[in-house]
Amino acid sequence: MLDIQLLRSQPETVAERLAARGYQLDTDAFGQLENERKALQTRMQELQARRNATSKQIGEAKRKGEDVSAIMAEVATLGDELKAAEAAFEAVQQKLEHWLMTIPNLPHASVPQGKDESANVEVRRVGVPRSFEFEAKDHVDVGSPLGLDFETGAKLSGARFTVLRGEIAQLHRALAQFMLNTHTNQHGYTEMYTPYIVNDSVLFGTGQLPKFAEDMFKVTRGGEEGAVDQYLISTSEITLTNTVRESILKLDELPVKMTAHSPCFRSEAGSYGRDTRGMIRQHQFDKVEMVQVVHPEKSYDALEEMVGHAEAILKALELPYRVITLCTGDMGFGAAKTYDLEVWLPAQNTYREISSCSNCEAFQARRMQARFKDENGKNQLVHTLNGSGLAVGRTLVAVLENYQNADGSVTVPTVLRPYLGGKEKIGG
RNA sequence: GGAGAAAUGGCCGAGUGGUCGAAGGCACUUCCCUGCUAAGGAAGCAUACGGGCUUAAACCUGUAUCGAGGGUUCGAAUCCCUCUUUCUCCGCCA
Repeated sequence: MLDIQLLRSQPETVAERLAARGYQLDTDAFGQLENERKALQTRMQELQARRNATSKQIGEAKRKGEDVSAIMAEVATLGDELKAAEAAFEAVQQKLEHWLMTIPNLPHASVPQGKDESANVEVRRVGVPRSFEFEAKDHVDVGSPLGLDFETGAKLSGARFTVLRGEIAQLHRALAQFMLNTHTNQHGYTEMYTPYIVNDSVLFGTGQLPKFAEDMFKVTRGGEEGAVDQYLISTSEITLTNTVRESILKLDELPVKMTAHSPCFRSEAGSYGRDTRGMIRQHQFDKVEMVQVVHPEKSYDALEEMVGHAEAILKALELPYRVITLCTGDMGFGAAKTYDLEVWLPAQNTYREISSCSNCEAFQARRMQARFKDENGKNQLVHTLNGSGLAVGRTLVAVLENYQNADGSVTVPTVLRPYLGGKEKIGG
């Protein structure tokens, strides 16, 4: 959510910056709504003030034993008037609020301008794609004989669900373990375990709602239709970030650094036909997530640091990758700046997204009312960052493809061997 | 799932219809006094939003907030209803 003060004081500047990301801000509609709000609020508050004053008078008169019927008659109609005024104000306020909730974050000045992914800027490439002395297979062909089972997944749950069996399931688990251990032992994150089902209010906090309900899986309790709306998390960014919602942190509690391994559930509405082969795009996948809650002045340093943390995993796994800065038009709803990490997939002969690290500045904090007491004892909104470190399913894909051997086996990356009882390769 | 109890400011804790944004204590901040491994005194000390003033802040002023939402009333922390959460006991379960 944007700062409404900023919107009020410089609507044109805000509109310009939003235009850079392809969002058209209707400043006229906002101005009109604001005027309406102001008028209604003033009227409501006047009536409230009158009510409070008279009520006080009645109290005093009664205590002195005076007759109050005259004053009572005077305020007889006040109640209805007030109720109407309050309702009118409430309605505008809600309209304003809802509208505000649908506006994306302002891009940071350092973000390249552009309207889609073609304008993203590559920052660096790390590692050299291996040259194969045989024709590289994709992860489906490599993995299927080793226990990557799409048919059973589909039988159980439909398309975009996968069953992992045996060594490949172990490799998948090893990846998650390795990531989690690295972030906790070397990068200073606290390991967390959080709910996979959340109330809709937390989704407003991180920005999935109200705009992106169609990307989520909604759940119902048995026999209990229609109570509170609950959803399966699409990333543990949701739960990790919302741990600080509606709280006022102490200065020395910052930065809060959290990591969690969780499944992520995405309906993938609107991506029919894309990445239908293999486990690149699934309704359910695992991810190790990093979240930082930081002092506003430190958030951009934290973003660079976090990208480094994600890169450390790819480096340790010796997977070639590149880092790109998303342009204004390609960023997610709540992000002010985003770096994507893309891993090399030999069979596709291209780099594919495996991590996304964003600084949301105060956008989520404002929605969540997450604040800290600053140096002067004032409450200030925190900045929040999130990044994948990494998407486990896609990392598995990358390992299968990059580490495949001619005989059909897959070499286990050195750092993962301890997690697999020292095994040097699987299959073959 | 059944029965009962509770939810007040950073913390503890008073407050069952009127002058309560809320006594008192602790913590914290500033000042004063004294001076020694500390004590005493004074004042201040919630958040959000609106309006005024302002470059801005400070400040002034109004409104809302005592778990959440609704209701009764001229007036609700206080009465009524619903919900949430916590605790205790029983049942069930991983």
